[in-house]
Amino acid sequence: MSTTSPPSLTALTTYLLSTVGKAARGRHAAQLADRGMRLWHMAILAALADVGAHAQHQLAERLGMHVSDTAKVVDELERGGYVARERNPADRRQVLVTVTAEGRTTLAALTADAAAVQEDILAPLTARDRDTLHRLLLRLHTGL
Amino acid sequence: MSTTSPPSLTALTTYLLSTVGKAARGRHAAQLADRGMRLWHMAILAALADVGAHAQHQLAERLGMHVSDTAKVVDELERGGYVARERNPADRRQVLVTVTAEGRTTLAALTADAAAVQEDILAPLTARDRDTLHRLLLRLHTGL
DNA sequence: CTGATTTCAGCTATACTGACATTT
DNA sequence: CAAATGTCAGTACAGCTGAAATCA
Repeated sequence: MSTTSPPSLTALTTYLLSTVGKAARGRHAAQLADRGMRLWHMAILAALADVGAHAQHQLAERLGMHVSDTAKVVDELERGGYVARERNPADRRQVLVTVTAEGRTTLAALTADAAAVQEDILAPLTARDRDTLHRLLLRLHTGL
Repeated sequence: MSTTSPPSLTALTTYLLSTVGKAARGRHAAQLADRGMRLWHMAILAALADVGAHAQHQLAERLGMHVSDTAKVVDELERGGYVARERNPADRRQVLVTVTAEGRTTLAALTADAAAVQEDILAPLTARDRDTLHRLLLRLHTGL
């Protein structure tokens, strides 16, 4: 059975990026779904844990998502007790979002899950190869 | 303005794969939309040009798409004159799809467009880096 | 008043599921 | 009859758009 991808597509690096990236995305999403979460939930928790309190439009800008979606996802995170909302006293238009203690412990678990998924996807590569790949991708990422 | 991605996410290679891949996918899709096409149209044309006639379920399997979607996309390609359908005389359940001359010339144009998008995305990398990246991704791709 | 921020309601495209007809 | 193939209708969800409400 010949089920290989078309050579003229696999010759395109961006095609490989697209398909491998889609697979990674899908497996992470499946993993998160087991805990009733989606990719944006983890991304927002990570941003809050890394950088501290954000207004919602800052979260949207940092993560490349739409502010309308940010509102929904933060809403769900708040309902689960993972984040807290408070009006910014200095500018009452803004809603400051902070991560709770429960949010941090949950994020740690999600990160461990993500590492497992990554281990699965990067399995064909040696440690040195993985390091090389990561640095190349990082340069592309910052170049976006 | 601090609009950088969260470090704990960019530390994940699969996160970088996901976001860079999504960007690549989006730019290719935008490019194809200018010609009234989508990613699946090009993928199917490429598969037909590379390997020859396919039954629709073979196309679906090779490209990782659903047979029901294959039917729709092939329908659109046939309406545009890019592919031709014929019943397989040896097994009249199957519909053999072949690429037409117009399909081949169109595919050549799409491939040129794709090369331009790739050049844009891989801009931060040297030729040697691109080669390294491509081989690493190819190993991940075949490992999926 | 203009602009920034948040929220809500809805639209669209894609991925997917299930039912059905045809043929082996 | 059971399995394979293709077609069609419809569902679910992510991504996106637009408008209203609040506040600087």
